[in-house]
Amino acid sequence: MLDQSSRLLQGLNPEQQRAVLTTEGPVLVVAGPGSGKTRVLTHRIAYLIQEKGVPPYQILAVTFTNKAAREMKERIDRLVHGEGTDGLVMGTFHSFGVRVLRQNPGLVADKLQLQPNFLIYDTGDQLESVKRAIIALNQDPKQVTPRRMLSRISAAKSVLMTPEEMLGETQTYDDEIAARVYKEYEKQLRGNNAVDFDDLLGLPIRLFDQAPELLERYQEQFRYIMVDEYQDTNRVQYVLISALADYYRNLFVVGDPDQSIYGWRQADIKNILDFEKDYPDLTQIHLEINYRSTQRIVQAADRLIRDNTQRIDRRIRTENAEGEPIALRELADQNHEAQFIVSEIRRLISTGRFQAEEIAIMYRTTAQSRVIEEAFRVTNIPYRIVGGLRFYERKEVRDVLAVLRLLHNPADQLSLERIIDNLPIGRGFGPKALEAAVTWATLHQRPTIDAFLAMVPRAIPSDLDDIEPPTFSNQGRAGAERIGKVLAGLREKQQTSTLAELFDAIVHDTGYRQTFNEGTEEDLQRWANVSELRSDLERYDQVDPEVALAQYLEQVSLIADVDSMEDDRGQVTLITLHSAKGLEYPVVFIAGVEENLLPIRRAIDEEPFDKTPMEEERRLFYVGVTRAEKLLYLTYAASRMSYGQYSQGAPSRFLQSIPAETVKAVTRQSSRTSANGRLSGVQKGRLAQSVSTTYTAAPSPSWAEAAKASEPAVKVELPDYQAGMRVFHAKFGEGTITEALPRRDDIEIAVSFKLHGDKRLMASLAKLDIIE
DNA sequence: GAATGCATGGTTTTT
DNA sequence: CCATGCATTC
Repeated sequence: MLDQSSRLLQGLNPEQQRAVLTTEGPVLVVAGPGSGKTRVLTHRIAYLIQEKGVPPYQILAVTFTNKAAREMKERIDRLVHGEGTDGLVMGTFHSFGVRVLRQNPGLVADKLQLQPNFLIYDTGDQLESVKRAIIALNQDPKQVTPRRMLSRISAAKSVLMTPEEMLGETQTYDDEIAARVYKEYEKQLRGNNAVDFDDLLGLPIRLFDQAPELLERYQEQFRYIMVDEYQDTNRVQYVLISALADYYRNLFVVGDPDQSIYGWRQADIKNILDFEKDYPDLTQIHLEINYRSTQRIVQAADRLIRDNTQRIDRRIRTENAEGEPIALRELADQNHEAQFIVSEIRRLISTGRFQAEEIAIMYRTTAQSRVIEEAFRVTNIPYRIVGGLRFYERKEVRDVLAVLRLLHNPADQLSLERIIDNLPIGRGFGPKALEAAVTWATLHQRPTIDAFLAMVPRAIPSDLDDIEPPTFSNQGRAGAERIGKVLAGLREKQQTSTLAELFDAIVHDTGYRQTFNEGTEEDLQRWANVSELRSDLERYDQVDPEVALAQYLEQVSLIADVDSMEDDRGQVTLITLHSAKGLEYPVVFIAGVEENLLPIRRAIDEEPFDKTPMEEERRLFYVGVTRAEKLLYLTYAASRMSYGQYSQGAPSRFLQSIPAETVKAVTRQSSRTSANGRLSGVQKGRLAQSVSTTYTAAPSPSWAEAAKASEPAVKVELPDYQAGMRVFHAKFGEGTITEALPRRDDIEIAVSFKLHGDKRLMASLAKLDIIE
């Protein structure tokens, strides 16, 4: 029954072929790491186009990053050679959401009250807006922190919950504050003609609700829909995609529950289970053969992940060579760790065995990259850092962007205030004067920018002519006139110049350029960053001036770090474990495989109440391990500087899962003296001498010791929990028990919480009250 | 209204 | 340790 003749099936195993050929109906592919899922996706799309004659515009493929989309498109182009992939819709959920909103400006204005020039607020803008919302509600941003509120708002949005619905479900005072902040935040966003990341998914759904004929149009267009990294989709994404697929039902999703690492962003593995429920007629395909890594790496990864309890029992295997043992290395502190990694890399490169671009260093927190970078700096090995302080989040870049954004969307008060606060033209124009401007704007129902524009003579008549300009104090008026004049000038320039010329005018007329004249190293770097913006903008000179700015700003909002990762030859990659998802390297170093780092401290703290975060940490480590093709190094430090203080570290509990026969461990035996197997305190300054190492064949017994220490010590009398009972948890609120498993001295309980989803808890620690 | 100095607390991870 | 935010001072 299989069409074996197709060139597109060559080199694929039977299961992969089945995934390519099952073009009709719902398909769920569970694909282990390195099992060739990208291959399947690209071949499948090529097959649809070439063999089945499907026009590319009828295909929608959603990927996790724009980079993945770009690469996949290139591969498909090569596969269909010349046939053309024009019209193929490929990108992230967010870019698809924007696309829908941008393609229907009339409906968006009519149904969502959003003007076509709306901006996409990034995390920084969001935090600022949330902070303002908190202040507007007379709350103290120090107690009600913007960060926490934003994450609650985002969580609500990712299950399509409106502020009103949230207000209706409040259980605590804090819930109520959160709901009210959410409402005020939304008001601000709409007032500034702006949307946030979550809106890019939620608003299209609301639009489809209010304009069903629009949804029908998309449903008819997208005859084949594919979703990659399905395990990391959240509720809104699922709703969006299943709405689109509802007509043809040709929905093909690929994912690996074991690689779900975005739970904190509301990604929900339940989407996989729901998929089976919503499409009972689905075809399920399992890809379990790993083509990427050596046997030792695959074996270690398999054992590692099997210690998670919240998972479907699966196994990954490989027919690859056994390979070299995984190198496990204990170092005295983070500097030694970095030194070791860098000198090991130097060795790998100088022996000619590997090229720099075949090597990656991965870590849990971005902060870890700094020490490693320092170690690289004194070598001549080229490196690049993915993530960390993002380019577009640098203050000097945002300052200039604020002007561009304001010019594009005059309603954006946030950018206007940013300009006044940070650029020289705003000097002398303080809170008092701003208040006068805002009051005037509110009174006349105009954007605040008009308060400034009203202060300067106009060449062409405008509706501002009929309005009395705002009144300021003497100093305020001087400031307002200055600001108004510059902004009016830039607006004119915007009509007649290229973006690069507009950039020049901005940095000159606002006086921003002059602020970099100190000549310090730092100033030079900051100005270099600003200048990089200019070369960015130059690339838009060919674009239709009408839309160039809009396109540019959108690109800035949706770009991710990995997206701008160029395939530069000859550089070692430094990357977070999260960003490394989907990538692969011949040589991988994972640094900081320690308690409190991997797993992160927070997951350890939460573990007694909720094992979910800990299991996600383990998956994250699993993702890292499975990025490696040939060589894998795991390092940890006996002592690590954090918050300006050295503290003792312990090897990660996850290392206990890794079978001894796959590992060659190098421990600092000389520093392990205490009886309980913990690392002895190593004094600062004497570290260098203590690195004398001993080779041992097996992991140190200290790990087993450490594990024992985490057993609960106190015996507690427990209520008789049964499935079906309604319970209350201090943090998660109300829920229903779905499962109660007797454990030694305890009961493991699965609860489906109304607001926080499914959790597995230990009864002795969770303090669940039964609701009668 | 701006510059300086002190206190505070924060690091998970990102479209 | 660092960055940020606030208070004090001019």
